[in-house]
Formats: sequence, structure tokens, C-alpha cells
Amino acid sequence: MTLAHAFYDRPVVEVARAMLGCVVRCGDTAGVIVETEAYHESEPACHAFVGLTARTAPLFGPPGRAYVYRSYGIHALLNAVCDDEGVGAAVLIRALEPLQGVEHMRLRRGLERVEDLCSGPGKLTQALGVTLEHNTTDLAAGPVAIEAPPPGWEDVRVVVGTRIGITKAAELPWRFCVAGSRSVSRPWPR
DNA sequence: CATGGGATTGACT
DNA sequence: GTCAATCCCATGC
Repeated sequence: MTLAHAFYDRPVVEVARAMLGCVVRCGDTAGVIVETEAYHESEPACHAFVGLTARTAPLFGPPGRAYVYRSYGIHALLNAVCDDEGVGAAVLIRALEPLQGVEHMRLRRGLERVEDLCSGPGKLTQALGVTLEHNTTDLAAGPVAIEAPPPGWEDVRVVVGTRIGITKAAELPWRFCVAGSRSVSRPWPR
């Protein structure tokens, strides 16, 4: 069962935390979200900080859509657009624990270790086959879909920390990890 | 129209 | 620990 649009239509920090334990599915591959970060137009680390442009338009669109963009000219990064339409905000999905289609992930990644398949925002898109083509697609309907937590993932313990890889507004505690997961992009903060 | 800088990763010292 | 790869796009002249 995919998450309804209403799930995303609330403050982005709240959604970022609630997305832990949920499932991202694309084709025959799927994984459980174990790390997220929140981004909001009010702070300069968010792409939407510069206002409405061709690039940032998806961020201001209706909640529950995907925002996929190219990072460092190489990687595709997957976000879920949140908050009311007209507000630029999204949750960056930073890491998954592989759930289904592990062999397909290994093929796409060229790696064997399960912990290395989706332990980073650029890694998980490669493992699941998420590309820029999926930008603005509906996360409640697919082809990239987000589903409610499977059994055992409904009430995960959460660790909060500061966001990674940014230079602006780096002090905000808007990074959320599942405590104890070995698939996070970096060791969870203490 | 030219330029600079990333919400990263993997290879290498 | 360091560093290059690589390209879109926001910004400034």
C-alpha cells in the first residue's frame, strides 16, 4: 500500500522522520528507508532557497511527487516533495536497507556486499534504477513508489543529527537515521 | 555568454 | 587521509 499524498502534506521535518521504516519500490527492487534529511525553502541549503526556477519548480509542486536531480554531474538523488503546494520543501532519501531484488541491485552497482548497495543517496538510485526521468512522478502511484513500513519497521528507534555534505545551514538537526542500521551513508551521529 | 560550484562516490596515498 | 570525474543550472558580466 503506497502512502497517500496527505502523508507528505505537512511540515517537512515531520515527514522526514516519519519516512524512516517506509519502503521505496522501483521495478523489482525495493528497500527500507533508514536515513533521511529535510530541506526547506527558508534555509540556504535547500535548492528552493533561490525561489521558483525551472530547476526548483518540482519542489514547489504538489506534495507526494518525486524530485530527482543530478549531483556533481554524476549521481541522481531522490527526494519526496512535502508540505503544501507552493511551499518549496522535500525529504532527501539518503540510505536504504535492501529488501527485494538484491541480485538486480548487485548487477547495477557492480558490487557484492549488501551493506554497500544502498548506503548513500547516489548509491540507492543506481541500485533501484531511479533516474532523472523519474523527476516529478507521483510517489503514490509509481513507477517509483513509497509504501508504509513492513512488519517490524513500524516503530523504529530514531537518531537525530546534522545534515551531511552541505556548507550552508549545516547546523540544523534535520538528519534522521534508524538506530543500529548498518546501511546508513555514514555512521549515525551520537 | 562564461563561469563556478555542488544534498557524491570510488580510487588511490 | 586526498582528489578527480562530470554536467546542470544559477549567477554575473
